[in-house]
Amino acid sequence: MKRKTVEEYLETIYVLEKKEEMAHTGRIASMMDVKPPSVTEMLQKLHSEGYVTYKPFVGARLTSKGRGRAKELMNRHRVLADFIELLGIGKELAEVDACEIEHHVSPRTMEALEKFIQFVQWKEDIPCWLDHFRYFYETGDYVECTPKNPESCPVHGNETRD
Amino acid sequence: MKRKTVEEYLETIYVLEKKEEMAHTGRIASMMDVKPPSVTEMLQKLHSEGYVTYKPFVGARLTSKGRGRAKELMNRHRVLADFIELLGIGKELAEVDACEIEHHVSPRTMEALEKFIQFVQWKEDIPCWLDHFRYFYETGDYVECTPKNPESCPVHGNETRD
DNA sequence: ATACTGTTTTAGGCATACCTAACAATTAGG
DNA sequence: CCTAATTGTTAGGTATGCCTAAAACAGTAT
Repeated sequence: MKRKTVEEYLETIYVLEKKEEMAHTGRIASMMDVKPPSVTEMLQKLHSEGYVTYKPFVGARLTSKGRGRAKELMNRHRVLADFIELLGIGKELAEVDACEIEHHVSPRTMEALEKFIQFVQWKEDIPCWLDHFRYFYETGDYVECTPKNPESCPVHGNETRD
Repeated sequence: MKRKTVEEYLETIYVLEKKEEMAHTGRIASMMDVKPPSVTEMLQKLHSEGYVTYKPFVGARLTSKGRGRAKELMNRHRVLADFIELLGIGKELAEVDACEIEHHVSPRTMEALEKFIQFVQWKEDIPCWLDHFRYFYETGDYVECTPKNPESCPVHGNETRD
């Protein structure tokens, strides 16, 4: 398996804390597919850095500093996963992929991505061109759907959308 | 600074080899902003794994295996950097960002991204909606540019494009 | 040929995240 | 209350990539 970062631990703790009041070593370990000793070690580290309060044999909770950081990270994750889904990738893989890259994308690019998603979702329905992209992705065919021939568009047919 | 991966070394060697016939320790080190001993160590590793031929005090060259891998990686890099630029991020940051994430994106997502770029570049000119996205990115305003009111579009004005 | 200069490698260490095995605390049953 | 099962922690070790300082080599100049 792959190496986890401090950030991924924070996110996991965040999620767990919501469901179960406190994040326990074993739960973190199984969620992250890591052995308990690794978790203990990380918890000690996060504690010493002020991200969580940690009581041995009891569990950990995020401090406000830790919670803030975790929320930031969750947001990045959301934006990336949504974007990847938009490209036509299934939810599962989109989530995994978001996880892999979320800690590496620069803030400026994240911003642009977020705006892009907002832009795509501007119209209540999915924009015409995104349908065309998906059609292209599936079939490999570029098709026109301009003002001149809206009804002959193989993607949109007679819907006369847009 | 940040930790480099085996892959980044391969890419650097690939680039260097094109320009200078052979990749020398010092050149790799300065390009990657790493000290020479780290390079020597990595070169030994890459050699033992069959990615490069390495002669101490002389330099390294990619084997065909190494070259293949490097090309794959360069392609990923290209796709990602192009896409990020498409979002309106400057070339420099786009390159850096691509570098950071290229080793973490799944093949399926890479594929989708590649298709997306092809799709965007389908029309000789940048598509209308991408202009609209950039306008939105800059100003925060969503504007319509439908068949009904093409000439009143603040983005495209009277160009009557698309 | 020899000593000087610059590059490269070796030696010895650090940081980070991970693991297994052995030990300690907690909780649940009897 | 006290053992037994469960859960968690410590100890000791691995794998990667990075560094500094010191030794080894290659090329050049006298």
